Amino acid sequence: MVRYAKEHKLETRRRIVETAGRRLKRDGIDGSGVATLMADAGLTNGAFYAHFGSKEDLVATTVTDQLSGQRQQLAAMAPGRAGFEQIVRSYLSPGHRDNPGEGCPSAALLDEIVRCAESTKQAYTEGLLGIIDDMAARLAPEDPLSARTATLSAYAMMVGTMQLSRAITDRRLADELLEQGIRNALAVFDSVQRAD
Amino acid sequence: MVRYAKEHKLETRRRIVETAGRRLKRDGIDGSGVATLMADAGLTNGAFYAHFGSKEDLVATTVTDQLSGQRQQLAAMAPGRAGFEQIVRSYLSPGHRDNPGEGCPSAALLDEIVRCAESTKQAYTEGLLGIIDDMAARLAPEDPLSARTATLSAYAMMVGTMQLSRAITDRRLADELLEQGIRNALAVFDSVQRAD
DNA sequence: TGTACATCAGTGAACGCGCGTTCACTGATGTAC
DNA sequence: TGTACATCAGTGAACGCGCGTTCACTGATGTAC
Repeated sequence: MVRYAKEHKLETRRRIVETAGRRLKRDGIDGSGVATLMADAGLTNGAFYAHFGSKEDLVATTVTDQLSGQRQQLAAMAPGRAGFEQIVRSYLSPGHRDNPGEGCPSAALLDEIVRCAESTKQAYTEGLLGIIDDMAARLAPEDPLSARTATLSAYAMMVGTMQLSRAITDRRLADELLEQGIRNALAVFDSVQRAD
Repeated sequence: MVRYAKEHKLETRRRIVETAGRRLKRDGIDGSGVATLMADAGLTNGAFYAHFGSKEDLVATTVTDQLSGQRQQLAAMAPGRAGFEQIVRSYLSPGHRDNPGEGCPSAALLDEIVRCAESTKQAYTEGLLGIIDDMAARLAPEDPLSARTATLSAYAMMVGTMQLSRAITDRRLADELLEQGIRNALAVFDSVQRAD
């Protein structure tokens, strides 16, 4: 005797994870309490544990979900240098800087993730490598493995640039930093292409 | 009628800030409670407010202190490419990665600082620019202003690389990322020198 | 078509705990005489 | 040299609060007959 369509609970879970994505990236992990987070999702605190074993469990799930979202977003890029440049410009944009809640999970959460449980770091690593391998395959289709480290390094550079640009109170300097970051990222692309 | 030497209280304050530096970098801002932090410094919680107006006040003070420490450390570098390479290799080393408490405050705290009060971000910005201007003056003595953005960008890259290297559970990949980061940083140095 | 019922997603009060902060106090200090 | 004293750095209990988590419950659901 099934009471609800089986999709019902999954849909609620999906809504919690989506809401958590925004909240965690905006307010941080420690800054996002279970009760207010559930309220954001239109539920009460008690329902949380019908969906997740613990807050840490939600964090790991959300990290995975966010990185998979970022992966899909990057997968939509056009091939070649033009596509890469488009991604870089969109990533290192003032719009991204000013809206962490809608942006890159790495830029928003990386050093909080470092302090999380091993399982969460594992989830992060797997999600990250999904993105990196995807991009490496697009940047150097004939030898993605050798492009992997270069791609990872470019990702690290973009993440650090975004974080620093968010921390700096001097708006003009923050803008300049983003522009310099774009130039550096394109230089990395060219060096990867040259290495082929 | 002076009860204690005037240095006494300042010395205690200095000890708190030094202890806080290690604690904040290791456990994060939200992960470092006032009571345990004071216990680390050999004091009880109540004494805290004889030295600081609030936890936020301590955080801003500690951030400033940490960045000034990093600045002094970098100021000790030998001139030229060799000195720069030494700094980069020391920064992007497994030792630094595995000991956040003794390392770079930016790598450990950057995205928590982004969510702090404006005054803390201001303290961070000022401390950071002290470092950047110092380094830019050493990298391009005849035109430090034009090297400023490039230096800031290189710093961002190193910070992002360190964070990512700490988050990745695959040790081998984390090591490779550090090495790639060293190569990229040296490439930035060479491009700054070429631009002179 | 109407009613009794089993299911189970979600409710909301309560738990112990550690947080940042306050405050009445203690007791070691160096001075005054 | 010895004693009374003012200072004030530091103590430690207490505050209200929000945290993550638990649990007895409610009530909408679709089914069975």
